[in-house]
Amino acid sequence: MTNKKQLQIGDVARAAGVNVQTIRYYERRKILAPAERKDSGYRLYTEDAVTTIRFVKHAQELGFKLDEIRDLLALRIPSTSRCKRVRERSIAKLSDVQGKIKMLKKIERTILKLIKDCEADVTSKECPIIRALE
Amino acid sequence: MTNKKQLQIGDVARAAGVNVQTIRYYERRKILAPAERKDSGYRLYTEDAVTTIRFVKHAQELGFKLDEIRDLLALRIPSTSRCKRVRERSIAKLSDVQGKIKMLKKIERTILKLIKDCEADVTSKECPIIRALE
DNA sequence: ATAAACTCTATACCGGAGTATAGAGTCAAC
DNA sequence: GTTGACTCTATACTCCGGTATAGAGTTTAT
Repeated sequence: MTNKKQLQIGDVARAAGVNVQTIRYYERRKILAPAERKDSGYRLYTEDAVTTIRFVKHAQELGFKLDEIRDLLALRIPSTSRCKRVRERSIAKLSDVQGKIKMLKKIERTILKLIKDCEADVTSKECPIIRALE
Repeated sequence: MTNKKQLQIGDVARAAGVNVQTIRYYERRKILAPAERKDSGYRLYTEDAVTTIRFVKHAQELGFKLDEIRDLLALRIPSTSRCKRVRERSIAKLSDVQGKIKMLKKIERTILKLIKDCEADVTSKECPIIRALE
């Protein structure tokens, strides 16, 4: 029972911090479902669109590309396919995500160590930041 | 006291799983320092180059772009600038990294919940995967 | 001493993810 | 009833991160 207020494309763009062409582009790329239209042909959205776009933007910062994000978003809808399928897809995506977390934590630990070493004023010849990831 | 074996660009490319043009491109983008050359002009590398390139590739999967990766790599070298500078830069990068971890964990939790709900055979109308990130 | 496999620079091209522009229609407000 | 801010489609352009190609030189193996 969320907001049913109708937004036009410009409102959505402003709220989500992207521009209108991007929203139309996302529609072409199947990131956003084709919007309702009024008689004039103007697209009509709800707040959900804003939420989705924000999600997309965050996911991109984490290195997901649009097609992967489409897959992530598809997890929302149990749709025609039954729970089993959703579960399978979810588990696949989950291990992507967990892999990324693992790599970021390695980087995090390395940077932390770097900072600590620096504090200890150890003039380490070999700062190990790279060795962190292979 | 790592390996001092000299590698040519093709060896590095093969070992790191990229192609040679990419390596030259990274040199232009200041990701890799200009390599030693033999008299012929052929570039000569050590294993370090392979390690660096692998790091770059992993960092890209995590959504860092080349210029950010250049910054991350720069943390290796206390260089001319003294520890204080390194420390500052490290701390800035650290919070980037921690922010990314936080977002990925939200996604992780959401997917986990999704899977659990699915197991419980709850025909939830509103799968909450998007709400996870704004 | 020649072929095969490598390297060099320079330049052009590609796919992903937008961003900008043109030309036309719509809507609200005066 | 016209002005200004919006929207529409279609098409072209941009930036990033490579990839491919051309034309020339080098190295190794026979």
